Amino acid sequence: MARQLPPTPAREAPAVRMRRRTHGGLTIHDVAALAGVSSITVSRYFNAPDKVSQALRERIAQAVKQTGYVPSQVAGRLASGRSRVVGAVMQNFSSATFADTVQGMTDVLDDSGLQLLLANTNYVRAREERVIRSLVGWHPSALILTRHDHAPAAEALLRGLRIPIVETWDLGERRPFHQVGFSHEAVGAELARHFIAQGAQRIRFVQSSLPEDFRARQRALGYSRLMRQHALVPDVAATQVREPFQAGADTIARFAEEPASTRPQAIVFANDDMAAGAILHAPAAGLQLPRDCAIAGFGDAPLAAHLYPALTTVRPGRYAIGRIAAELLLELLCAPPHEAASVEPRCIVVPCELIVRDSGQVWQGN
Amino acid sequence: MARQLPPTPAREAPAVRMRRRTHGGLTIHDVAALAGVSSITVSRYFNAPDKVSQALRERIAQAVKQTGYVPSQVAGRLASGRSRVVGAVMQNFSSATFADTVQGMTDVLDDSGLQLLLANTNYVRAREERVIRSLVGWHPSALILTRHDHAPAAEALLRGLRIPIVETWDLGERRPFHQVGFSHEAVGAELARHFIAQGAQRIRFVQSSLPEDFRARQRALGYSRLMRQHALVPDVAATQVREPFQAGADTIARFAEEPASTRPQAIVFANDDMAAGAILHAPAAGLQLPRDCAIAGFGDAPLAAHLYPALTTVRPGRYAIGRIAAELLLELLCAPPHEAASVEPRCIVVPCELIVRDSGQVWQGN
DNA sequence: TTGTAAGCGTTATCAC
DNA sequence: GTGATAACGCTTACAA
Repeated sequence: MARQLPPTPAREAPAVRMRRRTHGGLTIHDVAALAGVSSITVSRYFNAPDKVSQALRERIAQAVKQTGYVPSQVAGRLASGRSRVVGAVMQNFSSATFADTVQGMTDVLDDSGLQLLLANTNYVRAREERVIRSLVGWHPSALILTRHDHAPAAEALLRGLRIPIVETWDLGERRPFHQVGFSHEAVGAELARHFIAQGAQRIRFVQSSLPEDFRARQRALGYSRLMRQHALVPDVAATQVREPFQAGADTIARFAEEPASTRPQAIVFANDDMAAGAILHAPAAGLQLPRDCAIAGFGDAPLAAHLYPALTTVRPGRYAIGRIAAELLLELLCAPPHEAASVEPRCIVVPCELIVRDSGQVWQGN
Repeated sequence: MARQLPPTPAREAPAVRMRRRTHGGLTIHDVAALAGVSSITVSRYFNAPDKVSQALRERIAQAVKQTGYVPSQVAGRLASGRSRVVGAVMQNFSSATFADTVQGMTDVLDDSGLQLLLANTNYVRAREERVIRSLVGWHPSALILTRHDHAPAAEALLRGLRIPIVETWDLGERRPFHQVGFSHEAVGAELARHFIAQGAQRIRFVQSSLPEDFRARQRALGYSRLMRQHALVPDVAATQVREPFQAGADTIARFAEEPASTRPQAIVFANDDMAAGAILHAPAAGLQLPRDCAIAGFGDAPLAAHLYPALTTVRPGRYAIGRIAAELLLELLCAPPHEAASVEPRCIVVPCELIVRDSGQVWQGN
């Protein structure tokens, strides 16, 4: 083999390194060259236009339009350190509930030039950890979470971050992060109270069959607490059916077979879909609601008001939770760093509203 | 003033520039130092572990665990040029339709280490343009869109991108991008055919009041075409009510006041929620369905099967559309660049299924 | 298998 | 108000 080459002194032609293939796009330098200014001026044109003279602004605008240049978020974020990204970890995309919350967040964040990076865990805690880790790699300016019982490693990772973090939908106790939501336990209690106040004594809570529905379990606990406070016996029933409408239908069909003298006077369902299944199927089961049984749900689905009888339910601030969480973050991000860091975790209660409709009427006749 | 300092030659202390405040996090170098390797080895540990010896892998793993280091996506993406980000522009976050499609996309992309960047336009075309522009700044590896009638500037921007782009839900003709979806016009025709085949002659299409529901308008067109093909008179009615359940309820109430001899024998609603509103309200309007009027919807909402009568509808592949779009992109991203660039726009039809249930039965008595 | 050096495209810092 | 320069934290190209 020849091997004749490098006797050349280090300074000479360092072996023509291949230029890295760029992503093919235009850079700020191209625009700057075209406009006849330096690249930093173009940067200012985008980030602080008022620091650029009218004349240059126009020339740059022209060059941008002509080239179709779009600034690289990636490079900008790396250089500036501040990411302008807010990560949100949702438990489930396939539900209107979370969709509304996301809408609330984007409505606020979009107007502030913040990118929302969404991740989904499908209620799997182990996945939550992975997802948080991956979001953290984006150097988010803040994080929004939708539960507070994280895996230990995730919890440790979160506590180590020096960014604002909000946990939503639930209210955790003594959490080191901000909280925006409401007490599901209290909602369960309120629903029980609604029926107890009407004199009902046999009230059942029908649990969702989805093991991941940890918040419905909180509501069941609240229901049970209130029952016991009133010297009544909690009656939490489970269903085996996963599809909520079907679960409600099955529940009411089985209810119809119980002796009228001992069966519940009212049923609180874990959610509106189950309650709707019950109401829709009641006639076929030979029942007339609410005469034969009062019904309540949770969620205030659009359907709830259109059932016969219309469904008594609880309306959570789906949209408000997202919006308020985002606004809180925005406020914290605008605060001077030392203030933001030292701020006490806040707890913002987004109230639920009990929506009383016909289905919630306990039968008073005999 | 003293001003005694710089007689030192250029090499000395170049005016102590303040070190840029980092985002406070650890870098790959910290980990490398701790593990006693070079930073590139740590980089390989994350990106191509099999190129690192077992021994070093363990030392690095140790250092990573000890420090809690998380690689910076931002820096990595900038350096590598390939972003591993897929942008998706949705028209609407607050709907189950959106959620299922996104679920389909994430199920595929997550497994491939691709980040899905979601953006929402709320059906506003001008917003779509802004949103696309902002996504493009992330150098996405690919884009998923949910309409194909973009603003001219957005269209131009998209055509200039050298990345795979998929338009979903609709099938556009002669589009320069890939298509994954189905023909809404054909669905409208199929629903009309379903009733015509049963001998119905007076069939009405009740349009959504939402001006943004451009796909429902496509279905109405298909319905009208088929009506005319069968020498029947298209009857497309509009409703003023925005809330879909209420719109359906109003529609059926008004229908009840029309003379039985001339009113429609069947109604095709723009969506399932409207159809459900009609079915739920029918008894109150003194109607018995489907005897007095057959009903069909679109969407196959979970509720549809649980109505009395159960709703005849069309089931779009909500989840499948997201999944298939993502799989197509993945395939294109894996293909060698020259192939990917030259590939013809593909058109993948995700079939809809007509779900025949009781509500769709045209009354044959007299 | 491991390491060195040179960027990736932008912005912070300092100088004029 | 504008510009030169050096990072930002990582990965590519190339060498050993």
